[in-house]
Amino acid sequence: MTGETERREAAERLALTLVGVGMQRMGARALAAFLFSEQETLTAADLASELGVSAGSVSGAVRMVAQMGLIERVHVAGSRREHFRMRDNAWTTLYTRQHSVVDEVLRAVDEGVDAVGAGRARDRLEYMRDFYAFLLNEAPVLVERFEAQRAESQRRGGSRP
Amino acid sequence: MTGETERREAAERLALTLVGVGMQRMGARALAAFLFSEQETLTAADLASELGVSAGSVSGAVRMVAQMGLIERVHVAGSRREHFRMRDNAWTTLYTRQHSVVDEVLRAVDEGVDAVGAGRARDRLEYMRDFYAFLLNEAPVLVERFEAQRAESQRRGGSRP
DNA sequence: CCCTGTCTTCAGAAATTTCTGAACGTTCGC
DNA sequence: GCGAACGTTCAGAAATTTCTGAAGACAGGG
Repeated sequence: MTGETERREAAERLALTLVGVGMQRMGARALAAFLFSEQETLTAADLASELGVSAGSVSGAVRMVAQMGLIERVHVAGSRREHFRMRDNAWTTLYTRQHSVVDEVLRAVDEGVDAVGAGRARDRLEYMRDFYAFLLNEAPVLVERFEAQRAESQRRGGSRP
Repeated sequence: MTGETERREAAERLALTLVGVGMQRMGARALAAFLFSEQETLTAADLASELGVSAGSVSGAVRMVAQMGLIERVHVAGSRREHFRMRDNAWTTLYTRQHSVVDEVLRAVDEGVDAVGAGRARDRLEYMRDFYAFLLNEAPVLVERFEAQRAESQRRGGSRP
């Protein structure tokens, strides 16, 4: 266990890395806040104060991260504020969704294949199509294997209370 | 086989889709130009005229796409211009490299795990770490399987001359 | 050794993205 | 129903990214 400052720095570093990978800045920071929080859920106000940004920014960031399937809204009785929680299967969901953008690319490539006659261009496009189609097929298999593996090691090692 | 206009439109559509997936605009357009060209290689001048942009833009775009491992420089005797060609293993290379940014994320997460004590945050971070480590391991296996499968179907079906 | 054709670099313009703050809905407790 | 507490939206400011055009660098032929 280390200090609060170090925790925040690690969170910001992870957020920065995610930005480097193409994620939007505020969404990445929000996600990191969830990851590094000891709370089960966070409210919009929590996020605003943790990140030092306006309510408007939080609203936008939360919507984006929720749409990615990483967090979900939770209704807590007796609290007027909306709470958010990281979803259990966040990462596998994210991976699967990323592969639905692969599907988008695949469609565009397919149109390309139809638009050219036999020749070099067609060969290249078909190669690209084949690889992306392969990935699209294999992604769910991979996720299943991970989850099976994880369930197994949880059973052996026991989960945290 | 269809018209030149349709070919260009399909190319631009694919480029647009790639931009939507996070690729830079000019890089995506250059890549599409390669994919849809009947030529084996293209020069910077070819790209500039095909895309209708300045030499400076082409220089930047080509550098980026080359750095992604999708195209390579080719020296052609008797031509002063530099030629570029899509690499044969472009897509598998791209996939592999994308997984080296996964490695970057993994490192950042690992730092996070070290920065928090036992508790919810640590559980979340460890889960994330496990999934990304799993992906990093499996990516090369996937690529190998694709290449084996492709080699097999080439052997059976015969490759284009 | 110079000259020409080609590529790269870079400062600034243009376009795009991102964030904010204030106004506007909405919902819940009373 | 009323009022207060929250959340959302949106116009515009700020920051960032992207593109260009011109100037410079480099290589090879003559």
